[in-house]
Amino acid sequence: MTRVDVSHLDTPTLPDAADARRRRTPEERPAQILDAAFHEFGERGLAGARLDDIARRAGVAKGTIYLYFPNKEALFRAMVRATTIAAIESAEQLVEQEGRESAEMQLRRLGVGWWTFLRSDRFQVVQRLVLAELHHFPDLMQFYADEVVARGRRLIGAIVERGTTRGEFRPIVPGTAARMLSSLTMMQAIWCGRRQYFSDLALATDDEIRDEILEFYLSALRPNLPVGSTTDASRPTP
Amino acid sequence: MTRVDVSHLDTPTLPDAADARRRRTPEERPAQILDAAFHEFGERGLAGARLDDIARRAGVAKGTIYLYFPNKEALFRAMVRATTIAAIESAEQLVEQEGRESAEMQLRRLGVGWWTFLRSDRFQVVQRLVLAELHHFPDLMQFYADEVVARGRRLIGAIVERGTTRGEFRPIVPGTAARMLSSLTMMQAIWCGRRQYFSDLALATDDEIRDEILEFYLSALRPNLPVGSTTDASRPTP
DNA sequence: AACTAAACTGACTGGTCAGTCATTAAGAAA
DNA sequence: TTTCTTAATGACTGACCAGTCAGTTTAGTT
Repeated sequence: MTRVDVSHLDTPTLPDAADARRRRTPEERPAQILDAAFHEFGERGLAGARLDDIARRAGVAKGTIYLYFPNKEALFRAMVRATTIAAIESAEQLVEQEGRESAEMQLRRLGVGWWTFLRSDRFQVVQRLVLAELHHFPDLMQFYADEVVARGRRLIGAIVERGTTRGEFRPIVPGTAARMLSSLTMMQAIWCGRRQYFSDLALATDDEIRDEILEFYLSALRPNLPVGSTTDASRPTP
Repeated sequence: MTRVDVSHLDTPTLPDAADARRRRTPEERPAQILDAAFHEFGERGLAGARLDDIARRAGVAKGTIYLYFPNKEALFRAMVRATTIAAIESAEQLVEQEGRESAEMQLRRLGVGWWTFLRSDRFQVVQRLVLAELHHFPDLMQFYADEVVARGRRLIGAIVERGTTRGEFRPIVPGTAARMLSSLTMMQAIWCGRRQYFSDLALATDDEIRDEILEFYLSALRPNLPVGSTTDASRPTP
């Protein structure tokens, strides 16, 4: 059975320039299919989604899917990887840091970008799939843990460490501090995606919740005895 | 078609004393079936679980399930409600509060019980189902939001408020403070359930992580200027 | 012991859906 | 124009599984 190479599909948004194979329509069937898969799997889960629906959404016959992916599970896996990678890339653009700022300022900037990422459709779907289905796909789970959770924590941890050495923040294990911020933001981002069910969240805007989290977090990091601190005047009143 | 009343199944652990109907084996078929359903749905999700497997696990023929539940979806719904209720009840026993303690002490005690609850199998499964499947069951989602999330937050909020008026804690909106603690604990409890994938969590014990969270949280609540505070000597060194 | 009512069983059915493959269509090359 | 290669199609198949129901078992009643 002849079947095209699919190993490059991890980043389906990049058209495969080296491949001069002929194709009838647009140019990137795999990306079309993965996008449709994203929506259907995201809505119904692995077992619940139907390949007929994915095909229809992609504007393609069911058989075409099997030219690019050996089976449903492989399509699911490719979709998770592709979506995760796309999400990371979009996140990276959002968290660009300025060179010489206070750690607090860096944290605020990171917080804003990270929050925007967490509230994006892409992340919300990935998150749901991770918690719901990646049980059965340890390699994908590890991939997500390394590339999303651990990566995010490294960014935060580095800033916290710098803040500690600068005397802005109290002494704290950077990894722990990072875990605290990521759990605060991730969980509340998930809840915000289910706003309707939580009366208190329904009233607040996304940005207000994000700022509440940041202020709360910073108040836990600031030294309890603000004697010789450097950038202490910037603290807002709660 | 005659079919027994199922409306009382929300709390399947309580045998129905009023009902003197004859049954062959133990006495509580519904609870058997719901327990099997908990395991199968918890592992595979609504679409992925098979009624044959649930029946086999319950030690019952498939037809028997249909004597107690009209269809698969109804069984799923009953299972979610029953599990949630059972989880709440077990949680309530864990968070009994002493009358006259400092707010900090109350918070620590609540934190220990709440954490034990969050790390239980029951909660972990409910949590997964909520995030994965309750999309399609708004009423169950609301039930969970009210009875688990909001209820937990009310408990926390009341303690925080007392701590603020006693001068132990800095001024903070109780609802917000409660949301912070519940997001910290819930997210990290979920991660602990996936220990293997997170190198930093793999090293620590459950209790250590719980204590890290509590210390971090308390440090965010304590007044920044510890002038006339009452119970300040108890703060441990990080 | 005979009867009855209700609990229980599991083979069966019909619909659904992942995966297949013979056929068609679209270029490219000659 | 004809030929050749390969992308694409969608009707088809076979496995699977939710839901059914005619028959069986149990236990209470007379």
